[in-house]
Formats: sequence, C-alpha cells, structure tokens
Amino acid sequence: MLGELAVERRGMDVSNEGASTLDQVVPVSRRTLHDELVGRIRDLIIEGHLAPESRIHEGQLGQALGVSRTPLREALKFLASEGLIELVPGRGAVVRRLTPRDVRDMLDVLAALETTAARLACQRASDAEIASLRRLHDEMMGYYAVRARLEYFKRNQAFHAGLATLSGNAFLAATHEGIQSRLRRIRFVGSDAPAKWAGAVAEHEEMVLALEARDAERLAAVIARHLEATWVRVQDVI
Amino acid sequence: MLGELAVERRGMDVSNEGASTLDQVVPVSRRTLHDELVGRIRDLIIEGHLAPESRIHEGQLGQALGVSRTPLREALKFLASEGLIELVPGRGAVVRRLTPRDVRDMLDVLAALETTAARLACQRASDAEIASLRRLHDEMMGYYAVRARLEYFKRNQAFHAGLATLSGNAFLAATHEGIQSRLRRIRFVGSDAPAKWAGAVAEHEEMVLALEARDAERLAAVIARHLEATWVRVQDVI
DNA sequence: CGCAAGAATGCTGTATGCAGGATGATAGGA
DNA sequence: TCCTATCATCCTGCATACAGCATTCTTGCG
Repeated sequence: MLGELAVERRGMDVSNEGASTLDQVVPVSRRTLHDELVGRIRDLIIEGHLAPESRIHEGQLGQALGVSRTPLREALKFLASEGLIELVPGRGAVVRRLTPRDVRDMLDVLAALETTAARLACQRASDAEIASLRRLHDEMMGYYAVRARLEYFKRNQAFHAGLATLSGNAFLAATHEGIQSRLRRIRFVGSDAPAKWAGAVAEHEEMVLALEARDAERLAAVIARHLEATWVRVQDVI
Repeated sequence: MLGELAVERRGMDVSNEGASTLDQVVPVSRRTLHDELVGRIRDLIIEGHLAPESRIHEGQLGQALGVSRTPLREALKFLASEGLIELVPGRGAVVRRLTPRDVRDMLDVLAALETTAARLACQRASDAEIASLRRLHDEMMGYYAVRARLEYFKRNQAFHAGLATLSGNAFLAATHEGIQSRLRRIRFVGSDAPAKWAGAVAEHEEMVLALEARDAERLAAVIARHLEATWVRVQDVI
C-alpha cells in the first residue's frame, strides 16, 4: 500500500526568466519539503490510500516517503488544522472519517460560499474572465462527451474553484478550495452512475448561461440547486 | 516582551465524574503540550504581543515558553494552516499582517456564513436556545451599561459564535469561529470609540428581536448591515 | 477453558545535534 | 563617503536519540 512513495526534493525553480519589468515578478517558489509532504499526504488521504479511521504510523509512512519523522510530524500537524486528520494524544494521527452529517454541513457551507461568490462574480468579473470560465466548461463537456470521467471531474472542480476566484475575494476562494478538496473524494465516487453524471452536467450548463447573462439571482439559485442535488448524488456512498 | 511565558504542563483532567450512564461520557480531554502551545501562541498574536510582519524566533520563543524547538515548530505549522502566520522557507515563521483587503474579504465571508446560520437558526433552534442567547445578550448589555469594554467584547464575540452554533451546523460554526478569531484583534481596537460602540449595541438588539420572532430574512438583513457597519468601524485601525 | 494481571514490545512526544543557508558586520575599493 | 564583497555568526530545517505511555502477548489463576 505504501510502496514507491519516496519524495523527490526539488531545488529552486527559476521561472519567469524573460520578464522585462520587475513589477510583476513572481517570487521564486521553491518547493520545501514541508509543502511537498503536506500535498503528498493530503493526496494519499483524498485518493483513499490512507483509509478513514486508520492510524498513521509515523515510522512506516516516513520510511515509505524517504523522510525522517520530524518533517512528517510537522506536515501532520498542518493537515490536522485543515481537519483532514485528527490528533489523538498518545496515539498519534488518525485519518478522519466524514459522517453524512459532516458532508451535509460542509455542502451547506459550500453553498453559502458559492452563492456569495456568484453574486460578486456577476458584478465584478470581466467579460474575458467569464469567457475563460466558459472555455473551461466547454472543455469539460468535451470530456463528458467521450466519458473521460477523471478529466471531466478535474475540470468540474476547476470550474467551481474558478467561479470562487471570479468573486475577486481571495479569502473566499481559499476557504472554498479548502472545503472542496476535503469533499473531493466523496464527490468523485458519488458521480459514478451515468444518470447522476448527466444531471450534474445539465446544472453546469445552466450556471454558465446565468453567469454570462450576469443574472446573479438566477446563478445563485442554480448553484443552490446544484449542491442540493450533489447531496442526493453522494448520499449513498458515504 | 517575552518574559514570564513559561508553559505549565497539565496532566489529565478528569471531568464528568458523576455521569450515571456511559452514553454521554465525554472523552477525557487531556491538554496536550501541542494544544497548549497553539492556544498560547495564537493569543500572543491576536493580543498583539507578536507584531505583524515580525519573524518568530524559534529559539527565543521556545526558551521563553520553557519548551524545546520541536513542539514549538509543530505548533507553528498548525497555526500556519490557520493563516495566522506565514512560513517562509529558510526564514521560518512570520506573523501575518492583515491588509484592508484581507479584512474586507473576511468580513464578506463572515457575512455569508452568519446570514446562512441565521436562516438555519430561525428554523432549527429551540426556544430554550434562543432564550439562552438572549441572556447572553442581556449580560452583554449589562457590561455595556458600565462601560466594561473587555467583558462586553467577549460577550459580543460569544453572541456571534452562539448564533453560528444555533444553526445546528457544526462545520459552519467551526469555520465561523476560525475567521472570527483572526479578526478579533482588529474588531476589538475598532470598537474603541464610544459612538461606534453604541452603534454595534443597537444592531445587536435588533438581531435578538429578529431571532426571537424567528424572522429569518429580517435577521439576515440585520446581520449583513451589522457587518457592513463593522467594516466602517474598523477601517481606520488597519 | 476463560479471564486477568504483568511483562515485553513498539510507538509517540520531546529534546538535542548537525549541516546548509540567511543575515549582519567588516574591510577594501571606487 | 558610499558601495560592494567577503567573512563570521546565527538560525532554520532535518535527523537522530531517548523517555514515557499504549498496546499486545504471555502466563498464571479461577
């Protein structure tokens, strides 16, 4: 289960070479071991390689990732703050299981955030931004047409994240992203059945149309309906 | 600045002694060093003892708190995930400064959460729960009458947290609490002037009345107005 | 045969050690 | 005098070491 996980440490990554002005220079993002581990472990949990309720063995996981316990533990604390794992005194970290209640609650919060984002986006977003979201949607529809479920799903998530970003409220977008990532696994397995899938696609189409018309209330209503439907779709996989 | 901070380690704290059934036994909450440190450092930041933009010196702070660097660093990672500090590779932890933009964005998210909580609370909360929130409000008014600003402020925060709890959505309440704690310092210093203070009090009174009438829309509207006013009140202290 | 008490093992929680990079000081040159 | 380059110091990031508590296995007793 934990084979071939070793972390590859990357040095600094100088991008943005040909910038002519210094105003828009993005700081060199050097990937630290901490970030790398946080991302990696988060994926292990979301993708189900670390099962809910299971204890995380620091020694084993550390060895599998090729890292000592110290940075690993630090990454675990970080993830605990995100709510993905629980720290049990004396027994270490346990992967948190989402109860139906948790999922329902999180979807309600997600709805509150997305409808707020929707209203803001209808006011603030530029035509170009809306057009780029439309492109993302069309791309998604392309993957839907050929039933490429994973690729479709990624665009789907990106679409919702993009909508949050278009609100112009970075904090909202970040909060939204945090919740969405925690629900990712459940939503993925919940979109399994073709009928469910089709429903979600139709709702997305409506959302794009409402956004293009900058009809905030209609967009908010569709989003609320979409997330209500999501709840129905995921209910039997929790 | 960092004198007399030493952490006192507490052993297990057996509460809930006289429980007759085992159903409602709450797990013994033993305060771990980790939790203690997280709480302590969070307070140091919120109360302004660790200034924004300033680097956190692991050695110094660890010595001041009477703790080695390891648990301290773990606590810092945890707080970084909450967004209170920023981890700069090679330079350690830096206390994050909230820009006006950040505060504005956070207040908008807070508004989205509280209005949602308000609607849910109007449906779901019991009369007893509403009454207890009323008592909290009255208590707050008492402190207002005698101009006990700190005590008043604590009840104020508790009131908003209580409203979030009454939504019955634990995740919403937790998310709300996280944001509220990050805004605590700014809101406190922002409620300095008597005129501002009086305005906030009046809005609270309206909120309680709307909640008692279970008038969800009116309550949501008051909350939105309250947070808009908060923005005005805090604007010049950022 | 089942249960309980005790010992042994293993894991977590915390401290310490060490290497590499960042920061600051000092000296040399323009 | 100011700027720059080099060096010394300090701090962070990671690894390792050790103590104490959980868990599990075993053994003795009912």
